[in-house]
Amino acid sequence: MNAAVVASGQGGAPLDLVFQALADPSRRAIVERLCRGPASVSELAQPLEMALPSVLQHLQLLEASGLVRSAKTGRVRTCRINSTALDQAERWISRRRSAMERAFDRLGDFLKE
Amino acid sequence: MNAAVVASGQGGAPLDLVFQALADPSRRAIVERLCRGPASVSELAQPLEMALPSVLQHLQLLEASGLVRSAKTGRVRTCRINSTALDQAERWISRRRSAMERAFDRLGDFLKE
DNA sequence: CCTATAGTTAGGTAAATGCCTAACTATAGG
DNA sequence: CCTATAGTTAGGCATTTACCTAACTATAGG
Repeated sequence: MNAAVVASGQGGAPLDLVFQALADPSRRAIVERLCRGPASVSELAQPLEMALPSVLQHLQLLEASGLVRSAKTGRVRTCRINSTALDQAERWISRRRSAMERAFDRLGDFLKE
Repeated sequence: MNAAVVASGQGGAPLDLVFQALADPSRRAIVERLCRGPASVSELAQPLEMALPSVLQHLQLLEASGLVRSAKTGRVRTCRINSTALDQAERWISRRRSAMERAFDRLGDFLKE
C-alpha cells in the first residue's frame, strides 16, 4: 500500500486521473468547450491543431478520468462534461484550504502564549 | 532559483504545471502535509516510500508549479505551501462551473420557446 | 448501391516522467 | 578537527505520454 494513498484516504486514484487530465492545455480546451454545451468529436477537434487520432487519445483520457462522458448515435459521437469529476478536484483543493486555515489558527493560538 | 519559477513569476505558475503537480499521489501527500504547516525535506520524505533524491525531484516540480516555496537555513531546507497557486487551480474550475451554469440557463430559455 | 463523412484502430517515434544508486557538498555539534 | 546529519548532483533505466501517418469501419444520403 502506498503511503500517499493512505495519507489522502481512499479515493485518491480517481484524483490522479482528473488532475492528470487537466494538466494538458488541449484537454483543458476540450473541457472548456464542453462546459458551454455538448459537442461532437470533430467539433472538439476543429480548434486544436492536431490530427484527429490525437484528439481521440485526449478524449479517451478525459473519459477515463470521468471528466467527460460520450455516446454515439449514428456515426456521430456526442461528448458532454460530467461535473462530478470536476467537483472532486475542487473539493480536494477546498479541503486543503481548510487545513491551511486550521494551521493558521493554531499558529495564532501559539503566538498568544 | 528554478527557471520555471522565474518564467512564471511569483505565484503565477501556468495551470499546466499546477495540475501536473497535483496529478501525482506522492506530490499531493506532500501538499497535504504542508497545508498543516511547514516542514523540512526529510520530514516530507519520511512517510513516502522512496529514496530522498526522488522526493527532491517531486519537490522541484512542486516549486516549479508554484505550489510550494522553500528556503534553506543552515543545512535544513524548510518548505511551505503557497496558497496562490492552489487558488489558481480552484478559480479555473470555478470558472468552468459558471460556464456550465450559463449553458444550462441557455438550454432552459431554449426549451421555453 | 456508391460515395462522402465521422470516427476508429494499429503501429511507430521522440521526449518526458518517476524511480533508483552512488557519490558529493555543506553545516551542526562534540 | 572529525563525524554525523541534511540535502544535492549526476547518471541510468523502464514506462508513459503526446504526437504522427496509414489504413480501416460504419453510417448518412443521393
